[in-house]
Amino acid sequence: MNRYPNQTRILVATDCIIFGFDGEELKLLLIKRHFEPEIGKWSLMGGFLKEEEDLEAGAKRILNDLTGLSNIYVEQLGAFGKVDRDPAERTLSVAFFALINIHDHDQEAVRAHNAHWISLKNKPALIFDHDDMVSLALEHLRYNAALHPIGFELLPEAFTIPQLQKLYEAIYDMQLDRRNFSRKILSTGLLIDTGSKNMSAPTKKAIMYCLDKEKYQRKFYAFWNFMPGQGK
Amino acid sequence: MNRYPNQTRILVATDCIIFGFDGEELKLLLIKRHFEPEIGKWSLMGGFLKEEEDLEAGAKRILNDLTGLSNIYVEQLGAFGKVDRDPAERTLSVAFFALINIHDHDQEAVRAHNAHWISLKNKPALIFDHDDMVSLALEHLRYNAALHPIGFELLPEAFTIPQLQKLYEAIYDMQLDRRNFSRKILSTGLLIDTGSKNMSAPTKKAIMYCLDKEKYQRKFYAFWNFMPGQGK
DNA sequence: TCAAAATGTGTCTATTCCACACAATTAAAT
DNA sequence: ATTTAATTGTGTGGAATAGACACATTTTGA
Repeated sequence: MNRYPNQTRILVATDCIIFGFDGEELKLLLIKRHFEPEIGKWSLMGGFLKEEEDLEAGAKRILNDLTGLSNIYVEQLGAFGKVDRDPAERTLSVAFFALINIHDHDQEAVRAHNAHWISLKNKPALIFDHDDMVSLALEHLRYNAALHPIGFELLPEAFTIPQLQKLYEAIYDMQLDRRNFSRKILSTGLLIDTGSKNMSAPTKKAIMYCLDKEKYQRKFYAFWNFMPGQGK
Repeated sequence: MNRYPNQTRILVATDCIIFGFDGEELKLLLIKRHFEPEIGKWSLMGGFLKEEEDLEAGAKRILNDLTGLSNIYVEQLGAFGKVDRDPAERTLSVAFFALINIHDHDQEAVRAHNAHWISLKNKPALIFDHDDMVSLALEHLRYNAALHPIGFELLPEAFTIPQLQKLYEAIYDMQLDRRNFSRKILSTGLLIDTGSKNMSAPTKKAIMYCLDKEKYQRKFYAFWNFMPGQGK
């Protein structure tokens, strides 16, 4: 029952752009390849899609292989389909964008894959079109972190406002006014005071908050001000 | 030189979600299939990717086939890769989002493909996962039309503010205050007065504007107000 | 007990949002 | 010619928000 006999079939892979945040800098989880092809060079974590595997399932399998985590925040970034993007054989790659808490993964699995957390500012050149994928992912992160709760996926469940501010400053590579940032964030009503404080701080202990995810979903379009009565 | 001997190769297709605007309603260009499989049912325009064809080039070829147009606004929407999305054989489809001026296409080519402009509100059920593609495309349109110049792709080069307002009202399915809309649009500085007026109107002739595309690019992030000093 | 570092909250001004009103233009009807 | 109906362009004022900036509080260590 092959209705499409004369068409070309090609390899389909997925590659994952994995962001983390160490409290100071935005980092990428990259592989120093100790296998062919392109052995010795840096690349994103990736793999081929299996015969009976959905696309998203393939991405989650690859992320689980590398990090040991199964509840990672993943979004599809898009398909990369240039004819010669892989010199060995035509391969269409669907890139996935993942955000993880950098302190919360299987270090042993990461070592086994020869993977390393590399600061975005020190990113080496990557194989194939992986540099393009990273550029697009960063753009996507900057574009969406201001509008949607995705930035919070890079932080622990509970966090302080100064930590959140440092994350935003890292994502957008710019300094923010502490007082205006705090007021603006709190005025959204999206943060819930957990009642505890950040005891690991050397000076004044900051209040720890968590995200009101349900409320964030309801406010999905609140940013957009062409339509009256939609905000806040 | 086949380095990936044991991997599955699958069919790759592209499907196009084509929006148009007739001055009143948002419409989709859909195919009533007069070919197998799923003959007689409605679907998006699509086709298989050729052996030596880039992904975006495949989408543009398919769009050109249907409309005769070659300078269409096209964006990749994403890959759809569920195992059983095509019951005949596994096919990964990359969906493309296209906006065209509804009065500006090759009517003969459209007829030859048995394609029809259907109002979004009367959209029939489509084959495979094409309904999901349309839903995602509409969400994408609503999400982006407020932030980027893509809405203008649905209008003629020159347009009036009331026409633009009707477009926004159709996209978001809501009524807008004429005076606030006009002031807000003009305050962006993105519209250029062409000097002429809409002579086909029955009453007062509205001023015709065109979009300052270069300025829009510079203001790409102007919508976003978490970072100070970025707006306007 | 004081200094240093970090956090929480407040104030003022300029700008923007938005509900709402009025004047001007055009063609058709009288 | 005048009126009428439909449509377009512009204005106003109060409420909310953005953004520059100041001060008080908490905590540790000298």
